[in-house]
Amino acid sequence: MDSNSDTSGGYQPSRTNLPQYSPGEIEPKWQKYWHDQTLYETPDHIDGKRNRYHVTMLPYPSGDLHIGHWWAMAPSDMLARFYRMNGYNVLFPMGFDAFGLPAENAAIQRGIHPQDWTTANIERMKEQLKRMGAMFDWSREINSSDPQYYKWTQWWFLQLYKNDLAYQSEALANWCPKCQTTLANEQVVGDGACERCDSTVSQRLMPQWLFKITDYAEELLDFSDMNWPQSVLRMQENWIGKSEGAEVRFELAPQQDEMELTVYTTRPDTLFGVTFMVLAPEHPLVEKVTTDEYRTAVRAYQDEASKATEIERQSTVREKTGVFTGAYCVNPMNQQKVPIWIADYVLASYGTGAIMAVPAHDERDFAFAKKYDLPITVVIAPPEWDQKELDEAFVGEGSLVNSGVFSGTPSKAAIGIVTDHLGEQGIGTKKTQYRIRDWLISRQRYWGAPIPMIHCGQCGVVPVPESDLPVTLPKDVEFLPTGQSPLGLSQEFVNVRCPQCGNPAERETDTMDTFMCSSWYVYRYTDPNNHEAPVGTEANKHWPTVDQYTGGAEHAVMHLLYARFFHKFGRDIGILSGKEPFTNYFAQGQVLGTDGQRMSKSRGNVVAPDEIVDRWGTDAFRSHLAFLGPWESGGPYSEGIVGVSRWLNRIWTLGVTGYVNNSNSGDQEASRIVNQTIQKVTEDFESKSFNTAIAALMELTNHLTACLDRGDLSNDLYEESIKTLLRLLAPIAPHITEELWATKGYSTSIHLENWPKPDQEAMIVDEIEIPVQINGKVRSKIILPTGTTEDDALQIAISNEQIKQIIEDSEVRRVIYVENRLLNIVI
RNA sequence: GCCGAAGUGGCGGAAUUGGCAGACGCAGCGGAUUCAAAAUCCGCCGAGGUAAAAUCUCGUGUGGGUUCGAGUCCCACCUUCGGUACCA
Repeated sequence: MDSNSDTSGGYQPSRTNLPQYSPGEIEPKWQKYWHDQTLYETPDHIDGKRNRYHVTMLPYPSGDLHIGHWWAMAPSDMLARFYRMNGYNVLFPMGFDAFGLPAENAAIQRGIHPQDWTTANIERMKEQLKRMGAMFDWSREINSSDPQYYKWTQWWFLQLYKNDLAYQSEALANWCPKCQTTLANEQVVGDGACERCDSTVSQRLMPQWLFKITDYAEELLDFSDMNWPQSVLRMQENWIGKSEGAEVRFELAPQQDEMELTVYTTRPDTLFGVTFMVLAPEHPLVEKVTTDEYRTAVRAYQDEASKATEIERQSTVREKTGVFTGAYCVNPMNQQKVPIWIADYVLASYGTGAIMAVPAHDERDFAFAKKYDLPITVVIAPPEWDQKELDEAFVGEGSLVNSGVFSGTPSKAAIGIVTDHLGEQGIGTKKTQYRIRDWLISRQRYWGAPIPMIHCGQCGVVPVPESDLPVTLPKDVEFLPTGQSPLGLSQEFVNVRCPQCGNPAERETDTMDTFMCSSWYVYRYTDPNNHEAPVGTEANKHWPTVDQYTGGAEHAVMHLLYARFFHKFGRDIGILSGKEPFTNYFAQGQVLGTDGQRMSKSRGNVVAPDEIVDRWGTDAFRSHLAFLGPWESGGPYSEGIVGVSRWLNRIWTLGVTGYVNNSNSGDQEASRIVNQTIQKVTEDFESKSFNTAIAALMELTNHLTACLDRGDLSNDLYEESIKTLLRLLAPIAPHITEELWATKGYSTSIHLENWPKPDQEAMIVDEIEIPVQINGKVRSKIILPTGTTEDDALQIAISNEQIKQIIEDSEVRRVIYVENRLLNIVI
């Protein structure tokens, strides 16, 4: 077979006329060809094609592409390629989230500047990424540490500031002692650990910049039109933590001017059961209400509490402690005088930092009341309550008792009724509370985008004019982490004229959280060279939203929430369109070591992708990853790459071996299998079930291999079948398919081909074997023409020897027949 | 504690959503080829039972239930993995 006959149609590397499949030779060759042909550069618009925007989360340039990157990116690439072959103009870009601590840490260890380290890493990782053979459009690459990029990150900051969504506040902030910087709440994970280095986070009081993400809390809870994993939506919902309740004001006793105690409660129905009040130790009112008699004890307790770590304070197993302040207030419902305590189980940062304690109906208050011998008044009757003391708090629903005019009301209804009453009496209001806090973005580190603000002795805090952006990160700075912002050490950087009054002023020296960079990068890809705006209106019109976003769920309440916030803000200031940044988001699982443990150098279970590519080739590695199991589950990496490697070799054999036709007897069956495979693989791509798509392709390969041996297909059908197999495989293994496609005589890339469409006619079978069950157990099998009626099927079944024997004289009581599926006879 | 996901051969995993459990592959075993090995190809491969077999029995974490029929649906429980945790 001379397949080099058709080489017309321009530049094309000659096919490697190898008898053996040699990925090491063909893969670099085609990668170069694709690059030279700019095959993967995506224009904003192609006539007759719809745009589709796919993004996989951009990597941090650590300098080494690990298996997790492959696991995340290779299937994303398969998906993008699939949609491209299905007639879409698919944009699938790549970039680097290049600011961040590892660059500084590495720089400190090795004496290289973070910028040089980052640049070198990006170079190296790009080479590694290119070996993946993905359809990344490198012409749109972004690097968040590039001044032309972070200029716009700073621009976003200024817009947020202008719209009163960025503010500076001196409050307790999460402090990581190892990273020597503050962190956002979202970056404190598990038992109060730093998301990045796992160190125990403490609290520090310092001036910090925050974004009012809380203004968008309600809208961020609207998940409609978002096709995201339920688990991630639940995490965001829990993180935002909306609760409905009431704020209630308690007068002090004796009454004091302009002083009252406001609490937040979700259970206004239990107001009559309040027997004491609890303030957080840090509550500002503590100083004012504490009586002289109790001052020493209160001070001591406050000291103790401030020393305890956040983890200690938040431990639910820890016994509750607190002290009495000597003060009282009045329950506005029944005028009862109730003591005011302080206790560290009440958090200063949630609600009003003060609670009304209803020990009968709250577990925490109950434990506290028991310990300090405070009264417990039942106001919601538990079912079959015997009027006796409770052994534990009753938190369920019931009827109100001991509640004045409200007694007898069901508790659920009482929540609304009592809240209305509070409003009428002017002692309280309905209140919605959120758990989410504002996003703290200041970082006391070097390698980040400088916050574009200026502190002027006369004008106060002044934003850098947009025309002065970017505020460039000085290169020559001592960046050893000291807890002080390194930028403060550079006089050249710090000293500036106030843009308003022109007097000497100082620049803000903190840098921005790197999550800011990644909150808007998907828009920059769509317009990477725009010098007037982060993204132009025209570009945004073409690519308004990411149609398919993929990446790890570990970013559920960090990146994925911040990006939604940015999008909604961008929409509100009119530069973005669409409701959500990522309409479809898919979270792949995590690959583990072969031992089922997280991969880590210390465990010695790290799998190095480069070595696998060297030995088996990119196509085999991509196929193996896709074949391992469901993408969303992840799981242990298996060594069995030899399986898919053998398979690709069989496909190679199919592609390069001359076919000798003996008969056409296998045509009908082969045609059916080919078309069924098209259907199956198409469905599997749509549902991202790459593992089963590969299984189907393997079955087709096995069948065609048998046909090649037997020679029982017509020449045309054999050739068509191979070409179909190649196109179905192209998104998974782009190189071998490209090579074999060229072997078939094509001078244009297989990746420009259309996805095969199944021929429904060819899939029709005339006969089908179905199981015959007696009382639900398979006893025999019969072959029926497709579409056989129940009566005919039953006739055939009972004339079957096996079935006849079992039924004998028994009465057939019922027949269940599922056409083309099964026959069940109940006797 | 609460929320979520999942438990299927020696292993990774399939199962058209209530219809032949174990597709596809790894490992293993047997054979062909080879001086030999690698590679390749063919066959077997849940457990029990049997000389061997069958259209026999059992079998999808455990125990119940619904159904002609359950890996799939319902109830209770066990285990594992994620998330979250005094949020009033």
